[in-house]
Amino acid sequence: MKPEILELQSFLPYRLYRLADAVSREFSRIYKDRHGLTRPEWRTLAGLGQHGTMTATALGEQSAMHKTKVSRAVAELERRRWLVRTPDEKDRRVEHLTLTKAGVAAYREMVPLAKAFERELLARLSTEQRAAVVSGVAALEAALGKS
Amino acid sequence: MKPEILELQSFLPYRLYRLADAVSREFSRIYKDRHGLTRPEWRTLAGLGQHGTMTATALGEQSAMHKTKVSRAVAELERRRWLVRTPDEKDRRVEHLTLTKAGVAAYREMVPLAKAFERELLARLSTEQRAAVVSGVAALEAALGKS
DNA sequence: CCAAACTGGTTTCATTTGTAACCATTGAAA
DNA sequence: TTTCAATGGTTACAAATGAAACCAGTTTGG
Repeated sequence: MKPEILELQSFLPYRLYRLADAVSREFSRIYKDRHGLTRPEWRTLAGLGQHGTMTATALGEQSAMHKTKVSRAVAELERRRWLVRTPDEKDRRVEHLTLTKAGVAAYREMVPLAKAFERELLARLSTEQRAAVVSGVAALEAALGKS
Repeated sequence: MKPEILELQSFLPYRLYRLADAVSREFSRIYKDRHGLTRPEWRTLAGLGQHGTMTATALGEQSAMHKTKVSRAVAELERRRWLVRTPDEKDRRVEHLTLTKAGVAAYREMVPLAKAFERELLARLSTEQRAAVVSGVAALEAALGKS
């Protein structure tokens, strides 16, 4: 019987992780260098920038973060005065989070950088490759969603 | 002037990370539940299982881990007596790492589980989707490699 | 030779993370 | 109502991580 071997280089979970890690690491330089943000903080900023006001729970769902990450990221952005909390009228457990002027300014500054990053990444690919990436990612998302 | 907005859901770095995180998290249950391994430990096991003897540096390159991660993973696997170190004859800084019987046994046990996991993941996709995933991942790897 | 500069690998320290316990509030059930 | 389960969010603690300092050993250049 032949001893079964696993080619790590071809193993999808490994490749995917490695890829995401590399991309994410490179992208993180943008928000880390510029503002010293962590990834959860960046995502919080992005979520609020995109949606306006949100609750912490909604933020967690929207950006796939555990509630403790959200909690800490929100605390930090609040400390920076990039967002404010307003208690919900009906349910006093809930807080609505909104970016301040400074928060919006930071968001507005980040968006073009983020878009440029993505554009440059995709620019390294041919049209067919880009199509493969997009549909491959979508397919996996769908497959995982209904797992 | 329209305020630029970034759709996090469509932003490639985010999607990629989210995807890899989900897959990796699910897969980690296999080695975590079964043997209480961390990801670096699993990768070390996988690397040595695949290549036989390796140095720590080689392991780091092969499996994309920082040297401190490798160092700690190796220390733990050594503690479990899953691997042994043999000093290099010529260069006394270098150690060659090899799985013990117990290490190999664990590796042999994990390989089919890993393969099954990957197979089942891909089985949720259509043939075209699978092709897109494979070529998309490869394209991104190539694009990042030559960056 | 001998002092730098370099490399393989480990350790230290500060930061980040995950899990679980927790507090306050709300909703549902008795 | 009173009680009990559930929910929004925070906190405490342990484990995982990354950066930089570190300790051999090795190589290179003078």
